[in-house]
Amino acid sequence: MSATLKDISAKANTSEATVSLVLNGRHYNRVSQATRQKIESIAREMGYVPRRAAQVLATGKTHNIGVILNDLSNPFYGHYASLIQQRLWDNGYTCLPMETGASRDRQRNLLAWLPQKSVDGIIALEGLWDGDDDYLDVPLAAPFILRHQNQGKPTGEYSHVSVDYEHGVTQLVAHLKEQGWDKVGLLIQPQQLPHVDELEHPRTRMLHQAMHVHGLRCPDKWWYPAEESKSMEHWYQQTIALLKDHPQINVLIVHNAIATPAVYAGAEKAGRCVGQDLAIASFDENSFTPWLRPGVTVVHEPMQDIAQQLVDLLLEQIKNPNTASKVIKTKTQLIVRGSTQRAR
Amino acid sequence: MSATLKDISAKANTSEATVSLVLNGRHYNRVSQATRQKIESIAREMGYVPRRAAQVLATGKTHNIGVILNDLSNPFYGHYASLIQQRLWDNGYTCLPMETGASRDRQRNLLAWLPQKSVDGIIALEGLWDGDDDYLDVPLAAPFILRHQNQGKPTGEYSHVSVDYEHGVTQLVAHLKEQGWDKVGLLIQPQQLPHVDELEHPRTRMLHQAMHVHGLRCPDKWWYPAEESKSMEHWYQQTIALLKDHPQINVLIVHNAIATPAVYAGAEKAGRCVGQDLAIASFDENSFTPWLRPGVTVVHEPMQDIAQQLVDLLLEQIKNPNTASKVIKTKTQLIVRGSTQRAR
DNA sequence: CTGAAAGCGCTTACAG
DNA sequence: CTGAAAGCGCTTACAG
Repeated sequence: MSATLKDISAKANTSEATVSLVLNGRHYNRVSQATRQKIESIAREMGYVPRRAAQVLATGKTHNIGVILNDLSNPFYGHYASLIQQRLWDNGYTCLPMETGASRDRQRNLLAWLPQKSVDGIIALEGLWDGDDDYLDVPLAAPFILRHQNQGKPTGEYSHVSVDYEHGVTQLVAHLKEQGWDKVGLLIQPQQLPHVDELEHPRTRMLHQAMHVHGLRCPDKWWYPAEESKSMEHWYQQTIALLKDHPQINVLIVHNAIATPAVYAGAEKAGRCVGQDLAIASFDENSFTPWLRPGVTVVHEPMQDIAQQLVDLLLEQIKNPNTASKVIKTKTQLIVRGSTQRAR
Repeated sequence: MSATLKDISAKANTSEATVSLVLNGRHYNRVSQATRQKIESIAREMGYVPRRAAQVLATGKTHNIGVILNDLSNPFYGHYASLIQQRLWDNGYTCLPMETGASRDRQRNLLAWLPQKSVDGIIALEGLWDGDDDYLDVPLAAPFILRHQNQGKPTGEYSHVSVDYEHGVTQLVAHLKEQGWDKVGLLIQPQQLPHVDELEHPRTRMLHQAMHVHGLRCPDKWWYPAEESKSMEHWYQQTIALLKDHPQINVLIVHNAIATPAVYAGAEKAGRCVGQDLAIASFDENSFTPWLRPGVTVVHEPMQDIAQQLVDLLLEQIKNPNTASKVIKTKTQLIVRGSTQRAR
């Protein structure tokens, strides 16, 4: 429909090659001012728009990046998607978000599909699998960066940005103890791993370790699982059950702050009063955590930094495929709010 | 790097054309069983993956759809993105979400950029402009569908899915009146329109009309603006200000349920008790509206239906470019929760 | 400083 | 039932 290089070159009495050079700004001292200006003005007046597909075919670069995440309707991933797409856009790349719905199979499929979707690189926000190492099974058709939550594992063969829960979690546990909350119930999001203990999420592991160090009580029986974030009802029910079954508990740590409104409601239903006889803490800051009453104490990761590093690392790797894989660690931070402070 | 049609055809002793036909399933009675199976097995063992770019260049179809929305980190849009991408994926299309950040200029830019990004069609979730008609200024390089919130305007030249607020809003106003809430304060999200009254959002207009019919009091002075959803602090402050300035108010209607946690906090700060001496209602269901205490009464649109219709309408138009533009209306619905019910 | 030409990897009439 | 060939719209050595 619209103009092509050939059309322009015809009108400008030059070759397609020259037009291409000018329009891509690769005309150092190669093209004369006169032809250059002529070409530019003709291109403008013809409303020339390059066909991406032709460029992609000729150059082998798509300028597309696949971003694998659980679920765009979850604001945690939505926020990441937003941050990443922003930074990609600023670097001339387009972001293709791919939802896995937290399903392992679907994630595997996506990874296999992505080459067809033609991307120059892949960012995965979540490794669902044990040590994330299953990624290595999949033929990695493109540079790959992972947001990695697994402390203990070695670096592996690909770069990743590692979320270090230790700092924030240690702060949290110290803070709880200092406020006199000492009997911890856990609301856990089960991992979908057949052969791994379902409680073995890095968050859980770090918590467990820190609680041990600080002498907080948290027997295994006080760890209740709850389904993926979609089903708030389940979090509500599990909160009630946990508090009814183990009335000694005076702190609830919730795997994911998305669920806290339901947990607050459950605590109330169970006859508890947050800030008085029950503390609640969680992970991941979001738009409402400051506004629930009382506000939710959370351990949160520096999402903006992480998004930036994921993108930068990936683009660096695309530009220079031979660089060794890198690992960047980022620290989590505790944000204290009313939910863990003893009401005066 | 990986195999091409030529490689396969060489190994199978056939032509590229035949391979292409087989691999695309377009081999009715054109290709013999034998060659077909040979080709398929060779393709499999060579791990053949078609280059999208080459297909796009040859066919002119990208199977990409641009989705224009304000902000992925807002769960309202995130949820839409999720629904739309799901349905697109099921139809073999990829979804390219493009954030405008609610900026008119950026939206305009995006529309201009999209052809370069090579999309087969465009879905816009929000028309920021007066009557959405400015869309017509922009050269529409591809089939286009709009989620349209503007009741009064005529259909325009392109298809859209129209959100009909009338039903839900009428239900809301009747419900409020029945519960004895009669003095309405509005927290409004200003539109970024230079020459249009900033309060003229379709939601506001429908509300105003319905309140008039049912005789609820809501003078213009009780309409306070609040910034875009990002700044919850501002909603908090405006809630306090509105309630302090006009203590007669006994209902607050909030433009967007994302803001309700801050509004609840503001109401508490202003010495009000939701469900006792103040009702709160809002628009758009989300994950926490059922769980705030009391739960938030909302007017909500059938997001799943709308997403589906947006996609289906667009794909239909892509398949058949000559069909006349269509308008589909969808009804909003009231969900009553504690926030508007008189505590017994 | 500029042009002719090959090539990127497919698809699609067309001819047999 | 199958193949040869043109074409999609660019980019990039290469030769002048």
